[in-house]
Amino acid sequence: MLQVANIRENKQLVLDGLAKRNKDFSITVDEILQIDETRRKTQKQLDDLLAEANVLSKEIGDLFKSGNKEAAEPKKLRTTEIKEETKKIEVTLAELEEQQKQLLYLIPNVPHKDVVFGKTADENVEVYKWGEIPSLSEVKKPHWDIAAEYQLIDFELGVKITGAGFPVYSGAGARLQRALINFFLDEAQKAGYTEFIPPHVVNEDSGYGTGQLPDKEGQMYYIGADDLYLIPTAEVPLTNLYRDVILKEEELPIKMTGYTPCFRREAGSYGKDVRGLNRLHQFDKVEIVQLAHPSESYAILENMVDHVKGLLQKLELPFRIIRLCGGDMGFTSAMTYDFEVFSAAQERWLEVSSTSNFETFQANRLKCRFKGSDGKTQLVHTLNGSALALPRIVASLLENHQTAEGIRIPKALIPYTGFEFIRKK
RNA sequence: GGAAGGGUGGGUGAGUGGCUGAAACCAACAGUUUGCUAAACUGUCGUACUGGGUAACUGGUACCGGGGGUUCGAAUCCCCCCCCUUCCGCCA
Repeated sequence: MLQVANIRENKQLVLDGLAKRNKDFSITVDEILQIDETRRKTQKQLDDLLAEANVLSKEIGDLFKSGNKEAAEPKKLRTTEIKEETKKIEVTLAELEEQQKQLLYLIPNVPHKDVVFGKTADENVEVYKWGEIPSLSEVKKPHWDIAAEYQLIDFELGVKITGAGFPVYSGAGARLQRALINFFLDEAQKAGYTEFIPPHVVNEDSGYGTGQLPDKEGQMYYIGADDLYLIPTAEVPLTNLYRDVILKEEELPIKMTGYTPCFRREAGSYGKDVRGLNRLHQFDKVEIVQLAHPSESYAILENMVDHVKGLLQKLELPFRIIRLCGGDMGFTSAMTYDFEVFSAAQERWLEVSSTSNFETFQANRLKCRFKGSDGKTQLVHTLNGSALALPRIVASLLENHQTAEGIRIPKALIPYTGFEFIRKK
């Protein structure tokens, strides 16, 4: 959520930035500013009345003490009057605040100045490319066929016990999952991230804190009986660890990592786009999260991008990094890099990581601040990235590394799997 | 799930209707002094909204788990909810 004060003071900058999202927010912004003005006037009016009542109350107290009860009576009357008035004003003020908040929820983050204008994914900017696209032999199988053939993942069984989008991993397939998770966590730890095992279920406040609520309510699984949500990503519990916290400047940056399963209801999309591991309701992911000083958040974003880059290189997967254009960027992000791995059998790029700087957009809702050396508190910048999401990594590993001998395990992963090839049973 | 007790500033912890935005102590920060990795002393030391001021700063309001109520006036009384602790029950 944007800060009203920021919109008020830098209206044109905000509007120009938002324009990159290929949407006009000027009407909403104007409405917010209009409400803001009324809100502040109302606030002042209320405060003045309360101040008067406070003075009177004190006087009444003094008069009572000196036994002069009659003299207190008119003052009592006035405070009663004031009270009736303030009650009305308080209601108005609460309404204004609510209206303003609802409108603010509609405004996405302002893209960073380097983010280009764009309508769709076609206008994203490729900033890096690595690896050879393997020229597979005549037998070029998509991962769902490989998964079945090698008995790694059983989609049908998942349907039986839960439903579509909940695969069952078994044998070497399960082992591969666990190997990847451990590999990613170890790499994150080496890079200085502290590992957390957070709850996989969060409350409403946490959902609002990172911005999944209210915008993406339908995306999360909701447990009505306890009013809790299944996490769609570890970003939610990890970032919320610092909700309502004021850090010391020297504590920054905070670097966190965690593995969690992720749950997404995701409606829509059909056909081969969602086949196999391409789109699931439950999947595993290792997330990296940082809370950063505003002056260094973009350097940190680059750093996180490098980290993810390293992971993909160690997994020997051809990939590209693209910087999203305004129109393709998520609601809460100020700048996002997507990582896409080329899946040789499906012959398409699969998104495996999204690494973003949210600047103060999340921090404002989270109320995560730090006290600077000048003694002032200001909002931190929050960043996060998938490092990495498993399913599409597994898909591309299976597809890109398929050989006549079996599925070749990249060198870096062998210590974790304990085998060099996945062979047919 | 049952019973009892409790939730106050970074921490410990006073405070049962006005003198309390909140004692005291600890921690932290700044300074002074003395000097061997420290002590003593002095000062500062919550957050949000809002008015005035370029700013330094300064005025006001709100907040003592959350929400409502009583009262001229509430951290303090009443009601609802949440959470924590202990005991019992259940259980991996």
